[in-house]
Amino acid sequence: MLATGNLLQGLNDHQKQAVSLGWGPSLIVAGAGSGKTTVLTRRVAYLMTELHQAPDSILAVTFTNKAAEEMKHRLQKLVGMQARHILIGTFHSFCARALREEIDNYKSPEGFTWKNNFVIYDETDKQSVVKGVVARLNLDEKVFNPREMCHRISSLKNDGYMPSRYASEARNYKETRIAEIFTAYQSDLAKNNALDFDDLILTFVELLKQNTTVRKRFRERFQHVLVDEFQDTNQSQYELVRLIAEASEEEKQANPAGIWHERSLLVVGDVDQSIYSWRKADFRIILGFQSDFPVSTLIKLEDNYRSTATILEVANSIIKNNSERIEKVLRSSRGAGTKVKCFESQDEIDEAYFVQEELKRLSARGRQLSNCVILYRTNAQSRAMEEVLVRSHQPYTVVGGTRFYERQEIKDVLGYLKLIYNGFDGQAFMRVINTPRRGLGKTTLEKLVSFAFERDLTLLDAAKEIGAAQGVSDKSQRALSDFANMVKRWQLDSLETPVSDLLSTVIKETGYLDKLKEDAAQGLDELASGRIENIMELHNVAKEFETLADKPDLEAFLTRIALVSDIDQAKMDEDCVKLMTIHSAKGLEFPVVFILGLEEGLFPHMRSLDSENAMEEERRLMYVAVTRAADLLYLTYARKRASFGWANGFSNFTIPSRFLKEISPAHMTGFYPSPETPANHSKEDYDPWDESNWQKKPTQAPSTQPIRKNSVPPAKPKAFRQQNPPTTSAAWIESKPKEENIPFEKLSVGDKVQHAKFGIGEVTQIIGDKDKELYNVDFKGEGKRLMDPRFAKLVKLT
DNA sequence: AATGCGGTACTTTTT
DNA sequence: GTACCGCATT
Repeated sequence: MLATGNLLQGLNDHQKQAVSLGWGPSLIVAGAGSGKTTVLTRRVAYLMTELHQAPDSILAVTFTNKAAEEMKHRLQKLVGMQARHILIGTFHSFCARALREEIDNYKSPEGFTWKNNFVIYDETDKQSVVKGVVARLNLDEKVFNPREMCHRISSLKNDGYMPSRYASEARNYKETRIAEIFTAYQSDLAKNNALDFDDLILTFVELLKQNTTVRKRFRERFQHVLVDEFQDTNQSQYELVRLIAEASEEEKQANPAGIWHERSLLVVGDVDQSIYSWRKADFRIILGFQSDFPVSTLIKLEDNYRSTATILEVANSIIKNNSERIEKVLRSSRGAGTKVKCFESQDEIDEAYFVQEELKRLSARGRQLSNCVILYRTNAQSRAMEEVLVRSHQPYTVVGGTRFYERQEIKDVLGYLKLIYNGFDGQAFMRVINTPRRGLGKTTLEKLVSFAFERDLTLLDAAKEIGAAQGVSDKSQRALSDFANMVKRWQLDSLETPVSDLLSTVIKETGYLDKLKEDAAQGLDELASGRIENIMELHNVAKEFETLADKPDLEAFLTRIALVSDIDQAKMDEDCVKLMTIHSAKGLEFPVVFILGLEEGLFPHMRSLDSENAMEEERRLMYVAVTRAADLLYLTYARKRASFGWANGFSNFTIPSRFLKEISPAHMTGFYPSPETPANHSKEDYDPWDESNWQKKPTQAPSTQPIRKNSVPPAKPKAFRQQNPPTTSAAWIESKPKEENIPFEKLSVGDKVQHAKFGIGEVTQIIGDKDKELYNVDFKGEGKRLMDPRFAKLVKLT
């Protein structure tokens, strides 16, 4: 156990103040890299050692599982084994855990109930339930698009709405129907004994609100609540925090002076890093914290210990373009460091090669590759990068992205496990009932569903009990009852069998594995051997889980898998470069950071182009990305990019991101767009592709080298189109006139245009300058699309 | 009942 | 351009 001196050692005054706070609520405004995690962990240790609080009276909430792991790890170092008793997790994992204990006490205002062996539905399950609901209510899928409805329901839940409340507030036809969908959806979830992500929080909040005994229990247990990344909390999460940390009205009246006695609430956040408003996070919550808690202490951490002064200035120069913010300047405690390197590539493959070459170089100079991260705006961007890394035999880890647990074979196997765990789960039942094939067709299953509905049975029970009277063939009846008996048998097994063994039994007895092996042998499905590997990997995960978890049962396993998206815990330690979206990188830091795809329409993303608020969030995202870097920062963009390929030729050629132009040239090297139109040119004369309009400085090797030439293995030429010139400025100039000479009709905002495929649309926005314009066109019913007039045939209507 | 073809929608970001 | 879904065919 550490002494106080050690807990405060090496901290600045503000940090010390934060760690050694007394009772009551406080707000820490912590800029990027200001030692926030250090403060949080030491604060927890301080609560235990100096304020003599029990570890299990402390609840620390983080925003991602990664952050939670990191915090656990650091606390273990500070307080040793006692750290096990501190509850550290995401809002979702905390609520899931609480609901496993308490959901029997809950009844929703609509009268729905759940049992403690509920399962957690993912996006796919959700959509399929909504789809069923829309069909059942005889509504048009075009008008009530299931995808959209899912989003709508999620939004409502994050704002704290229950179906009944929304129903009472619905004003028009559409809202009334949506309220019906919402209610029916919730009813279906209850029937399946399932909750979605948003329910985990909303349900628990509602439970705390309606049940004072439960609320009291939680308030008594968790006397200290700490919330990280508070700028990203939404209404229902905030409500949860208040229900646990804040005294109830009765308590306030009973003992107004003592409500914070031996209790504390600490929230930490930074408005400039709020990047989850699309998930209904609201940074106004953190801004209003002081008025909600007038007695709270405010501490600001503005000294950055992470990044070089150059990187910080880049970050500051970008974020200052936002209007919705509280003025704050991060002070660097480090030297100027190296200038930010900017690189313009031909395309996304070229971009990836640049990164790969740079990594090689850094590695040769002694940089650990595990200290390098490649960040991008969208998951799809990892593909090109991975392709190149694989070719170069460079090990890497993709964090998040195409998730392991979303693969078909994994979902199938987990479907069995979910059904074993919770026999009510109709989604799981439908997933596995004919996987592998049991000779059951659509009609049989339809009969089964209506039979189950009439008798109010679960699908699993219905499968056992359905008789010949239902017009189901003998063969089908046999298949159904065999299936049901098999699952029932496993349900008994599952009480004592380890998860990994249960998994083995399932894949063996169902013939699932045999079917895959057969496919692999015959080469029918070239993915089959990969699928087998994935299932084995899942088996390994289960094995590992059994050795590590406190309570290694099926329940804990399924909950964990539903809430934790990555499985790369082990891989994280290997010395390899990491790839992730900027969102996943939040809260992390790396000595070397690459940010890819700095192009208008990609970053900032297309969807943010026509809303000022969304644009400011993109800018905050850029700020988060930049401030991840400690020593070296690389910014890259491609002149053309093959994504958006489905729209056949639009935005093949890109425009450099506005964020690049917000950075002072003094901080950059390499090719990069001029921060402003040169004063001696009129706007019409300005050509963003004219080299003389660009700041050019000698770039360090290898960025001006024809890197592709050295790197392309001749074996697989497919992805490297031979006709593509290497990335040199000579080739760059050569190719320029070609694209410029394509004439196109100038349009302005408000113009109506006709497109062969999308029909009539209206120009809502123009991006770029004279010779290089993209139009954001709003097509009726088709939505908005970014179009390059040189490739998309747009006819102006008068 | 299973297979295969053709049409459609799809790409933000995560728990 | 691809992945998925629904439909029609066998």
